[in-house]
Amino acid sequence: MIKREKIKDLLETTEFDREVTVMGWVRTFRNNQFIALNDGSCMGTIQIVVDFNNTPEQLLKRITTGAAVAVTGTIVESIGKGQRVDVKATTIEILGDSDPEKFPLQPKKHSLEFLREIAHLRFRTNTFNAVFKVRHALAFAIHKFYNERGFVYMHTPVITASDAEGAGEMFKVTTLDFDNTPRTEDGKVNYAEDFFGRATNLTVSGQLEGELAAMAFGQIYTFGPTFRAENSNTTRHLAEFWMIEPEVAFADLEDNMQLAEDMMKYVISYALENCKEEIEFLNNRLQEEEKSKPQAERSAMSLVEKLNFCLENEFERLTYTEAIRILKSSKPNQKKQFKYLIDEWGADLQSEHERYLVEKHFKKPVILTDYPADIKSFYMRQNEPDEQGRQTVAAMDILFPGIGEMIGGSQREERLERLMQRMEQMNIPQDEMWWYLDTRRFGSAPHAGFGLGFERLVLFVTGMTNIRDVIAFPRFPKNAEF
RNA sequence: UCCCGAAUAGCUCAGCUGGUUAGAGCAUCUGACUGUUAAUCAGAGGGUCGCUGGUUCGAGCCCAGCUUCGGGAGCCA
Repeated sequence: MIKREKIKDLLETTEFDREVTVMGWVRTFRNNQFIALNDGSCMGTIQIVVDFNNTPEQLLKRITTGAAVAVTGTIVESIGKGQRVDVKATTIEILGDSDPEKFPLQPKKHSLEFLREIAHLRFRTNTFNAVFKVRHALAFAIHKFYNERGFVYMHTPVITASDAEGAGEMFKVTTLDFDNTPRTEDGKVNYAEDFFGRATNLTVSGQLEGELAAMAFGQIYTFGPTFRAENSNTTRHLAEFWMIEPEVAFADLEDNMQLAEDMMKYVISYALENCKEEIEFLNNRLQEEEKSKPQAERSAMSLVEKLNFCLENEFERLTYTEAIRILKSSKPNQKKQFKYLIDEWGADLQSEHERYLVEKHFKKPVILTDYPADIKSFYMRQNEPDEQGRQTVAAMDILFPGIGEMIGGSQREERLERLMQRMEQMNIPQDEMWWYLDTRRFGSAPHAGFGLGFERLVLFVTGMTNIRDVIAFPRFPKNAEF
């Protein structure tokens, strides 16, 4: 194939009057004369000027929105107002036609709901070009951050036999024939005949395996797909999502919080520096949207301001117990505006409470720590009971404005006795978890880690509001199209 | 899964108190124009009013169920 030049480079070029070849997809064809061509290298389009008097009618008719074309011509300074450069076409080849009667994208604003239905084509819009460029930058920045700090990237299994992680409903993985399921004598499914010789599921977390690796490499992270079979229908849950889970040996909750905050700031600032154009576009897009909202619902800060604010300020750190005290004496609690009123220590925080703390009280990311043991997972390290004898664990949740829980983590219980006692209380089968418990038997050490929901991070940085718009092909209840 | 709301042309939406042949803008097609910027101007085509049933002389509009979508809640990342 002829070597093509990227539109991104041509838009910045200063070497005019030379022959160039560009290939891309037609966004609009105006006036039988001007093609706005995009090749994905940037959000912008380059203007192709067509000499329609010397171009066959048949060819002109095939230059339609969505068509793939290869254009060879001369790059010149544009004499029009809206752009700096033009390509004066000498030859135009249609690589792939696009029937204008059927191609669903028009050169106009489409609703995100509509674009979700044509997720295979929505990449070809400016918004999704920007979103997925930012997504890429964030993914890259995460690897860069951990690599610079000497972490080892671990690939933990996607298929797992343990269902003891307690992180939610799991998808079953099987090759058994549903119409003719092998049964044991007492009528249960006989998984001994299944592919792995036992029941298996898709992973809900790589944490447990991550801990094993951390107990050798010192610091590791995972970044992979994660599956939850919860019937969640929200703007911040997916059945298939990507999660980053660092795990650090010889670290406590304090170190864990610092790592999380450093990471968040690192990747956000990387995106700001490397996706200037994209974030600027998303910023403006949001501001346009704000204009149609009533004054009261408009946000105080623009996207860029919000991201910078997040970088410039320390995350607020407070314990669950302190949070309860603040919430208890808060206006919405006193005036009984909360749906669930805070009156006792020990209750799990509802999202209205988290939102109050993050969006109203502190107005910045908040790290909540030391939750009651009863509402948290078995592997979290047990704190000494407080002066009132209340049992907490060294957990941390990082809450972000507009998103809620972005990160959930903890220092892990490294003391074998305490861990086993807790597993017993919570009915976690210990025999299946022999390998996990072995880390506490052989050279156990204090360690800590957390899970970051990657799509929630992308949500925050792009300012998008529905998690289904920041992953290419979202998986959620009743939907696995594409 | 629960609560609320929505579903009308390819897209975005209007459609009065239930009343004849369901409208607009954009898109598409035809023609004109040709340095346009979501080009412009003129004209044309385009509808199982989500589905099923009910009420009614008569349903896009009222009622019930279902489906899908959106927002909120729960589960969490």
